[in-house]
Amino acid sequence: MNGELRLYNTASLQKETVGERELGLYVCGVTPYDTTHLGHAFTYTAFDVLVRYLRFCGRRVTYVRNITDIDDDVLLRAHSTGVDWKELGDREYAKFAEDMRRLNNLPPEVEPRATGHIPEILRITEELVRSGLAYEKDGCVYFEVKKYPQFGRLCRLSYVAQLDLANERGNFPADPLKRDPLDFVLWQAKKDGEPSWPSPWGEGRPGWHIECSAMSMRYLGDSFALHGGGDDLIFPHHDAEIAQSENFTGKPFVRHWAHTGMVFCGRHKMSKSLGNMVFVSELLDKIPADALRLLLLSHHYRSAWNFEPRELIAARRLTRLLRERLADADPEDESAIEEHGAAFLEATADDLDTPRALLELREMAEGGVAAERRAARALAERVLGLNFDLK
RNA sequence: GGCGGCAUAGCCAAGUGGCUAAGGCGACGGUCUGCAAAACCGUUAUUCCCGGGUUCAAAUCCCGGUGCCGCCUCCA
Repeated sequence: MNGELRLYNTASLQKETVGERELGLYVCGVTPYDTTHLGHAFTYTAFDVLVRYLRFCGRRVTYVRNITDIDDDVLLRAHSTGVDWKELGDREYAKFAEDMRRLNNLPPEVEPRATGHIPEILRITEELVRSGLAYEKDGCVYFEVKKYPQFGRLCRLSYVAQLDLANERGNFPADPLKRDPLDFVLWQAKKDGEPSWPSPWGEGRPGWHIECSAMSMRYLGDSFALHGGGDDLIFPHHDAEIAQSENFTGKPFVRHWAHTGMVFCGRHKMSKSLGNMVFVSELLDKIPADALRLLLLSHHYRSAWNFEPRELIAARRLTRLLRERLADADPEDESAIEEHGAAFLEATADDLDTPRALLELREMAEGGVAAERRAARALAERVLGLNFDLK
């Protein structure tokens, strides 16, 4: 299999060929303090298909997806519910992992936790302080945005625009320790009751962004091919990662950025604060995992979409159709794929166009030729991750 | 204000210069059934937000306009 893949790159706003035979993929994972909703499932299923497709094409992919297990959200939730933060994180992560397993998403090679990489985090922070890009104040360390003119190049927001905006909205930082409202924290001093680790600046804990720089470079090297996540992470998270990493190594951090669109419910972005979430575990109790995957994959990974309950009906029907038509088709027939899989694979190779691929799949399944159905079965299992055996 | 995206039937949506504008949901008609549901068959856009332009030919390309949406230190 040739394995051409043209993937949209947020850094260039264009589809670009991903050509590496061996590559690293880092996807920003969850902060484990609440239940997995459909938006998480959409993002991680998209990257799951990306990984499956690349491997199907004979590429070697090292897939890393982190767990940000120390963070304001976790501590806040732990405090308000009276649960130990570590226990909360473990429990919520276990639920997330179970949802992913039921969805038939492959586990990443590495699922690093922020708390397991404090030495790496400190090393980067120290180096940034040493090189003058970060400064310490009262036990906190900040990245100084002004010292890095390229800051914000992924989101294409100019420094001035960001600053104007911040001032306009009276959104100036509550943090008097910052030299600039846009500076972001690398290390924060311990507050009462919070977990902490020793550092050159005293007891404290990592800031938000830094853990992803530390973990991605630890497992994939200073420069790697692909970095992904939801498009709500472009700014500030991914821009901050670039700033930290490139100033630490002096090398380009990531070649290709891939971002998934947001899932809405009732015309609003699905979010914890609005309470309009559709939970993966609840959906999986109602419909087969294959149906939920088909529902998710019927939307292109980059476009935002609104969840409509009636989509469940269509997804279930397609699932039934595929199962009936492909029940006894041999999924290991390579020649059938060669002969009949071209249109499907072409759609997948074109910026992971799963809606189009699904159309091709349906056509193959409905076709009268047995080899076509074998190709459909093989591609559905191996590229789309459908599991015809699950209930 | 900056950046990005989208406008195609009741709804979701494919389409990236040329056969009769995919498909799905819904609706309606039919077959089946004691009735209903399910399943299956059929019908459902002379037209692609508006105005210009390019072309033998545009939903598709160009210019202008209008409308909607997302992000902008909680966020997949």
